[in-house]
Amino acid sequence: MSALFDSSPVTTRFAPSPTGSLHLGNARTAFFSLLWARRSGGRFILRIEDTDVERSQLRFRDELMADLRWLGLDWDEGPDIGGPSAPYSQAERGEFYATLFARLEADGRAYPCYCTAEDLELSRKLQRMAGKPPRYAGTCRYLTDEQRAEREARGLKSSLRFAVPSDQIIEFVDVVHGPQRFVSSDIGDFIIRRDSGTSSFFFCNAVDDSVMGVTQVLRGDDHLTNTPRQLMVLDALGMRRPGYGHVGLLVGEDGAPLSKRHGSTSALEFRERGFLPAAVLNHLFRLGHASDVDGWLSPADMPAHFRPGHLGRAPARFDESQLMHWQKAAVERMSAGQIGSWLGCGDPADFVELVRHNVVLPADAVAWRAVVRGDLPPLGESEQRIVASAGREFFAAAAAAFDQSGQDLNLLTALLKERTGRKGADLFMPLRVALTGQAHGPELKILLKLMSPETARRRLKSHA
RNA sequence: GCUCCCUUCGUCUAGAGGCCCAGGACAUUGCCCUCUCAAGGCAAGUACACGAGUUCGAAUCUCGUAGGGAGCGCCA
Repeated sequence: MSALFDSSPVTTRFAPSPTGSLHLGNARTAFFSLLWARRSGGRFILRIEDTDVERSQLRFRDELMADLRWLGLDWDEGPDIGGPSAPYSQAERGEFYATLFARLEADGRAYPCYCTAEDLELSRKLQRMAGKPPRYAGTCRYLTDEQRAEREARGLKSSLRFAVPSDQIIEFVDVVHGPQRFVSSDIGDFIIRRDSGTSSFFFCNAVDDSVMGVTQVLRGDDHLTNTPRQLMVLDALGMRRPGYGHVGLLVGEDGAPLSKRHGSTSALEFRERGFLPAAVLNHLFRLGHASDVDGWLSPADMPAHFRPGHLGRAPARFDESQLMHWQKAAVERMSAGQIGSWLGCGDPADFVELVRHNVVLPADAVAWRAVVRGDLPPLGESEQRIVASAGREFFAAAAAAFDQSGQDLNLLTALLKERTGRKGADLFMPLRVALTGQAHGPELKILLKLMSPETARRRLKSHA
């Protein structure tokens, strides 16, 4: 099986509809598609599926592209950069679809349907009540030319339906699910052109993949049962079939496909919280995909390690604690300068260097800024205990010692050790808590140097 | 309702009949290191949904059952 994935270059694509921002699940399929193309030396296409004029917005298209670029997912052909199959926005491909619709109609493979939304709604309802699958009843399929003419004369609008042949077996090999077999009789005639004249997903998505030279379609599991419809269209048109692979969906805590109610699920939200693209990519790389390396992978190394044969069928649960792990790793790998600009507050270099190991998201830095130049929040319970068990005398001694030692922690602790007899954690912890308000944090020695002497003295005295 | 898909530790996964009384990673807990945290090292616990069958032998094959998901839209 693996030989199947090795040899020739594959062309893949990402075909989002610009009706919202880039979702993590979509980002993952885009990423896998890109990886597969890169790994094989092929091409990756971005196509915008904006035939639904009501819901599509230019703003979303731009956001989508910005999010993709933020993640470092660059395309070889797309609406903004063009390419051999331009245009890459389906709203601009109407003429192409029109010639195909005409062919299908002339061949008797598609027919105009005059049913209204209400008709169809009612029909589906009736079928459901009768315990039958809600499929198009075929009302308009066998209309005579006269009947059609009569309806046109009445000014009725029509959509175009694909005439699904009966008792046809549609087979294909899904790269993740293996051999698939569907019976056409289970599929009702479906709309390929809306009454507005625009193409529907089943149609334009399939023919564009074919004509744009896409060799491997990677998409979510939810499209698996749509595939036979698209295959019938392609076959009817005599167009080349791409390979298909349906990856298990990305789901939330509750096992339901990722959506708004699971908290932040859009790329933009993670970006705004300060997650690093390489961290997100490392996480996504292992969701529904078995990596052959456990450790950190730089994005540049990922294509070589992508294994299409190891794509997951089962849904993968998005778990932020794993993302956090990669985020830590990503922060570790940044230079001090990069961290500085990532934190975005113009922090001095010595501060950045000091806190970098205690920060996984930019929000974590604010507490340390307060330690260095600001006011400490009230102590937590365990911190209070540490202060209490050290006792007032300890802090009185500490304040006195500080007047001698200044911000030299070594000197301060040496003096204190002498005067109180304390050592080790018993000595350091109360100092740390008094000085920083927390039991954990960066190196105390440097922290002490960074705060003003007045601040340090005041903090020590406040517990005396 | 009909059709299709899915089911291995808490989570991501390895596993394509014996190498598996199931391996790794994240998370968790403990220990080491250390003023603390992080990092690093070591260690621990926890999983083949269930039931039949095929086989000398099944996480792996077959059939059922249960649970989850998707599609059946003039949404993609």
